[in-house]
Amino acid sequence: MSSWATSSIETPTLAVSTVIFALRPNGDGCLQLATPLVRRIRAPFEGQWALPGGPLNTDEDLATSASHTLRDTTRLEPRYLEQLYAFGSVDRAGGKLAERVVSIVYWALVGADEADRAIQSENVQWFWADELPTLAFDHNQIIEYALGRLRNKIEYSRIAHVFLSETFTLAQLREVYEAVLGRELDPGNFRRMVESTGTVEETGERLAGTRHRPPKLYRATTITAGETK
Amino acid sequence: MSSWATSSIETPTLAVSTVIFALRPNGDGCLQLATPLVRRIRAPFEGQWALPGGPLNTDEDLATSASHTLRDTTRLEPRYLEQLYAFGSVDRAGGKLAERVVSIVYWALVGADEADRAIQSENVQWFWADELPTLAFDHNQIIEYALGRLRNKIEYSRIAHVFLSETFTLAQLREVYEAVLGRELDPGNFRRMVESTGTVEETGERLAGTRHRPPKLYRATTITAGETK
DNA sequence: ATAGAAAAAGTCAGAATGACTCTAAGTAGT
DNA sequence: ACTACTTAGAGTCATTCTGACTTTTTCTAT
Repeated sequence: MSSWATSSIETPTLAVSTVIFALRPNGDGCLQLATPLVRRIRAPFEGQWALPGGPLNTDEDLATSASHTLRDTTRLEPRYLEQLYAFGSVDRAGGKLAERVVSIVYWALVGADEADRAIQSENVQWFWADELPTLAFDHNQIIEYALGRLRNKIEYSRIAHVFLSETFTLAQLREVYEAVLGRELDPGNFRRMVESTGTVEETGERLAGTRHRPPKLYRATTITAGETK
Repeated sequence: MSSWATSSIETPTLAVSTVIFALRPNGDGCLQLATPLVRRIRAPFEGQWALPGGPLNTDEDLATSASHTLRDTTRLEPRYLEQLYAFGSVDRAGGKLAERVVSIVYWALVGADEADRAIQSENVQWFWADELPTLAFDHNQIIEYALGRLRNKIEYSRIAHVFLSETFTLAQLREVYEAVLGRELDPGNFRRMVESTGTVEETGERLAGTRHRPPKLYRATTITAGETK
């Protein structure tokens, strides 16, 4: 093994970035997966869109760093945050950067209400997750990977309600699943699944103002211990 | 946001470590999960056992770094290697270290044959995964986390055969599952499961020299595309 | 030959799943 | 006030999946 007494400039820079997902209504009034991106204001990839992120602050934990950068750049405070993967290929800057950067990437979910409060500016914009432009670094692959994780995780865990506000109807919850998975679900079977897993409970209220039978309102059951896993 | 023009000594050190699993026969002749650890030869935690690992080499990818460190310290060349998690709490050295270390941890599986070829010395030893001493840093928690991942992943993917040699009987494969999951499985149901998922194929050979009906030998079917996921 | 042991195939009941039907309870239009 | 329309919500049914179990086969050891 080689000596490691060389100057610490040899150590790759550590960055923390986050893939944020929200469901936003598209032209058809359907919910669609969207992700906010920020425009790079310096080389390399200046002017191109990239994941929000930044260098790891020395006195911050990884997840804390992700939250803070998110708040600073997009003003978003996600309701769900989980580590996705550490990306550290030697060539991930595509030869455009002298120093090496290892990115620890998180993924996050925000509710529709929260998503509207995000900064929208020249340099921060929402994009549909399945119609992204060419992004800086390897960020296209990273978002693709995060999408896979989200689609997989929604099937076996109870994170779907994070996209909604505190109370919601089963039809709204089903809409979340349909938007994420990209296919329609049978309303009856969906109801049976949700009720059998005990992820929601009735509030006793119903949603008024619809032009049909008023649906019951539910809330997510409080999670005991580390069940989100 | 604070200025980032400070010297790069502010950047945390990046280390890559690996949790290695193998199945080794214990006193009863049963297979049991074991993991090799190395003794630390410098502060902090000098003399205590720790995961094999080391600083990230600037010109190596993360997984490559994991393999190389493994080969150098334990002489093992795992047949399966996957990123586990990036651990980077500010206090993970327990106040015993001035500089901050972020560890990108991999987990690996080695076959029983390969495991025997590992270095066994004063400073490198196999431990039963469920009877570990107190390790350096947060390595006890890391191994616990890796164990959970292994147990989870063996249920939905086809990694079990990696613990065995190229050809094996269904009884041997079942033994792997039983050792990892820590419970007995019904032989008939196990056979049905394995055959229905098409993860193995007959070699045409049978294992001779048993004191009963000779079982068929199987090999793992070759995996097409990224199916291990 | 016979006993013992595990391999390999088969059985069966209950749970989970997907496709589907039927009834309830609202609104909107006339 | 009645009717048409729409979705909520309950229920049905056939198929598949799962776990527990039984039976038959085929080898070695004595």
